[in-house]
Amino acid sequence: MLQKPKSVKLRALRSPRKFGVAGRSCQEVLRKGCLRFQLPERGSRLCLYEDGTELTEDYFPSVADNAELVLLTSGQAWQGYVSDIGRFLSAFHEPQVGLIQATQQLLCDEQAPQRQRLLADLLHNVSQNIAAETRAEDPPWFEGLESRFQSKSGYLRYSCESRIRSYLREVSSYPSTVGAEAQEEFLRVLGSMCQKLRSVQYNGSYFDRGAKGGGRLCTPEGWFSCQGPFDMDSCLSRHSINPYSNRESRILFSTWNLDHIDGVLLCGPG
DNA sequence: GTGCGACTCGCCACAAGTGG
DNA sequence: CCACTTGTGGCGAGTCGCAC
Repeated sequence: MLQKPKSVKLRALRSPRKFGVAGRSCQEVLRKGCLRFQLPERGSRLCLYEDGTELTEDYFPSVADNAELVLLTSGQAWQGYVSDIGRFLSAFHEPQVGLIQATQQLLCDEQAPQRQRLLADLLHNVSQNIAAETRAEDPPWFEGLESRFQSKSGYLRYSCESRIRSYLREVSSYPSTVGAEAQEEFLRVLGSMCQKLRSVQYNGSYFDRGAKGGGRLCTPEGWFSCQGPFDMDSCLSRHSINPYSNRESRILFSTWNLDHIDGVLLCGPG
């Protein structure tokens, strides 16, 4: 038992409010906390906000003064910052107007460049119109594109076809650079490749989120994930992009490369 | 090591050509 | 006429070689 009471900041899992509580033992803080948050003492416990470490009477004396604690009732769990990040991310399942407004407000008041950048990136990510498909639903997305493109899927399908046709055109200019003995074989392979690509509409479905599962490289919502360099199994940086979300992402997507016969996507040029 | 220009690459928009 | 295909020029980013 401590001589001097220890002060801690206490919050309950589902409460946005924090209270200062002082106690000479873990049990005392728990009792006061349960009283404050109107929670049952039986089955409840305390843990560190920081990393979720559960408090015991032995550990209690080494807890820093003014440490932030979380009061958990039976069945509840807390994993530290990770839990807060998880709750934060869950807000992105359905970006709400409130979230965008709150971010804009924070950005207005923010002076630190690093936090400005984080908020601007956040705003960029929540201000997207992924579900919209037609020009009427999302006019900014189509800014700068020819009027004949009326749907996002249609444009991206065209974009993919166009890329693959340009690869083919480039290869078609190579016969003069190979030796005479290999030219006949080169032209035969090229002809076969040309025919095959034409029969599958130059694999335009790769970029079309409306295409059947096996035919596209994205999710039904339009998310593409970098599949890493040719000599690796995956992208270590876990890059992803949704060119359907907004105009900036559509333009940025053009710097992603299409590689390999299987249509592997690589982030960034080169 | 740095700065600079030339070059390459991959994409885009646009215009012209082609076929139904 | 319209949709699709092909060719071209321009742009931005990256790379290379060279001089200092």
